[in-house]
Amino acid sequence: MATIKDVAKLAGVSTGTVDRILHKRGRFSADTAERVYAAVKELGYEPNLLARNLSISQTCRLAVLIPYPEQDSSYWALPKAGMDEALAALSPYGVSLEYFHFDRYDRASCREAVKRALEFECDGMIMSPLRNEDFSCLFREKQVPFIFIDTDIRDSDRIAYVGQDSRSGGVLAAKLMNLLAAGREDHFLILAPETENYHLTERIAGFRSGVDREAVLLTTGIEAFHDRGEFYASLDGVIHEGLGGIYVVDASAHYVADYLTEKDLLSVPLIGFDLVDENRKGVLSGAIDFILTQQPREQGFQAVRLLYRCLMLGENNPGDLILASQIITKENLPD
Amino acid sequence: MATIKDVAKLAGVSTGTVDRILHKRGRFSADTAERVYAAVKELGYEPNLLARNLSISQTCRLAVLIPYPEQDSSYWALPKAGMDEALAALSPYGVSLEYFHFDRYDRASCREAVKRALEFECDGMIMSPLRNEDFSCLFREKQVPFIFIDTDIRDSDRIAYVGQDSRSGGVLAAKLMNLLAAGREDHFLILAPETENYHLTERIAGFRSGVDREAVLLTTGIEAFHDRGEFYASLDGVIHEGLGGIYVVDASAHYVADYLTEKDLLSVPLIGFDLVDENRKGVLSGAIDFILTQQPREQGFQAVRLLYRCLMLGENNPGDLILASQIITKENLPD
DNA sequence: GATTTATGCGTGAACGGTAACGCATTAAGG
DNA sequence: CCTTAATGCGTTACCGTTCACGCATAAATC
Repeated sequence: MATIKDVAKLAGVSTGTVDRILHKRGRFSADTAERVYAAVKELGYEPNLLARNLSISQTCRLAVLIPYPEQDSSYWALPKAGMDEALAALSPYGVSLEYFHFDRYDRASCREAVKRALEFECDGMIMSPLRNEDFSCLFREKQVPFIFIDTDIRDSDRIAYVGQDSRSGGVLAAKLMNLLAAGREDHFLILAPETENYHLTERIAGFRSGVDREAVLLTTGIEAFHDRGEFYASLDGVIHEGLGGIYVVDASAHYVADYLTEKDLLSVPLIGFDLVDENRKGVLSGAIDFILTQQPREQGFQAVRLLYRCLMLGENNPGDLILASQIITKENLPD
Repeated sequence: MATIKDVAKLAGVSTGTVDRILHKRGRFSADTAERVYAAVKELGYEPNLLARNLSISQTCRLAVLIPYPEQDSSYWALPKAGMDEALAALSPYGVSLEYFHFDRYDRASCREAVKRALEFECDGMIMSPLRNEDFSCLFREKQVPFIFIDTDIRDSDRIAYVGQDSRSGGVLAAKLMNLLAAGREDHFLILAPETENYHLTERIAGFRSGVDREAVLLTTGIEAFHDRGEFYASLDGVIHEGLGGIYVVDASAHYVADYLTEKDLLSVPLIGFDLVDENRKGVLSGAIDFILTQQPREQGFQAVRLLYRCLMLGENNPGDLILASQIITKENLPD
């Protein structure tokens, strides 16, 4: 491996000059630059990243702006786990993460988190811009590279988006539902929370495009009720033994699983999203037939790696990363 | 972050002494050692890996011993791709891979590859010990740490195994097959190559334990025939319109997919393993309903990472890594 | 008591790259 | 012609660890 000294010797200059030329800083003449570039090319010189990072004592402070891990049935613990895993791998190389959590359903909390993130000095940022209106100031004012995770905003100058293909998730759910419901007569039921959300809309649209029968939408998530009993009551009218199947577009399939268990309706097919702990139990018990995941853990993992590569290794056009849907069922439930 | 200098200062010695004590080399007294350990503990000192690796110019040469990428319908290209990806991430830190490929169905080729690997100087080794008898000499003689991928041998002193849970893969296939065959009358057909193999046996056993009807085993892979026509002829007797479904336990489902396409039998359910290119085409065309994968790419990726962590970062009991089965179908086919 | 051997520890030069600093040389300005 | 500024480049001190070398001091030997 050629070092900067080899380049310097071949170009007939000192290492300092090579360094300045390669970083286009300070002063140098055009023809020495040319000699240096020629030497770099001839020797195939690649800077040693160990030495570089050691020398500049570069630390890569990343700010992460996502909801509280407990929110959405602890969904947000999953990308966080992935980020922590990536951190473990990269911390020897000076990467550190600082989390700024917020309550995604509370405007004040969002603004507060954004405010703190704005004040935090960092080299890069990973966030879920769940509320465009609250976050946009951040990625306009803050002069650091950032990438979006889970939710995208196209017309921002994010350097990348790591997320899911929610429509194909819906189509996949439809395929599985068709299979599960073979021999069942009645229509399908789609359960969705009231909150407007791109992914949920897409999951519904995808499902509708793929099913072999009518699908009735009920937009009342459990959050709309004070207690579980009230929620159960609302289901009484729409869920019955002959139903083709139930499709829950967010992470709250486990509530429905509990309902089906209590009412002895386990034969009704149930498909949900996101492998949070409660859903895992539902899958194990057999109340949930399939859980689709969009690899949130992997999203977190890749987001950190991507940003690290851009900041520390100088990669510049990473491209978006759309992770495929995964099918989880009792037989392939990971530990 | 505390450095070795801080430790030295607090312990009242020089950095050289700290270094010798922490590495238990050279000469030092018991009580200075104690002071140094106390200082390390108090400051929470962790050696800077950048500096360490730079200083010792450590390179981590890994030897990889797997079949030719093209074998088994190009199955082996998948773990290789994962390893190459991990390499890309780790090459800045001095990791290099050297592949030793062999023809897994040819004894001479195996021995030849093992011989070359034995001669190769490396710091660690990743291999698929597909033929215990040919490989055992290697992991007895060679004095480097090694990990097994894809296939395990328990009573070897491998530092880890990265692989699949093939039985649960079979059980999962059974579940999907039951769903696909709802409403179909006839029995299932299991297609397996003649070669004896732990994973294949397990996949069959798992499938048998999960299906809701009889499953007939036909042990003649396409390798047993001179040409495709001959293979097709052998299928003519056993595949027919009313068949419950076909389960191919290795990567050659695409051959069956071609057969079903040609004979206009696309309604017969077909499940296979491994997302090799040809199977991908079969899924896209609709001839293959489900492909199960055991994440071979991920296996390769993780194997390299694991070995790197053990060798360079001094992790010592990594534990085995059993990757879950994944379900691939037309709707979630990754790009 | 002088000489040898053993023991504990400090020193300093790497590893490869970075970046502040400052010395020559040349060009511009009076 | 002298001063001043601008330009190009070399020097040097790091970053945190490793490790060979060698200097003290103490212990063992005669």
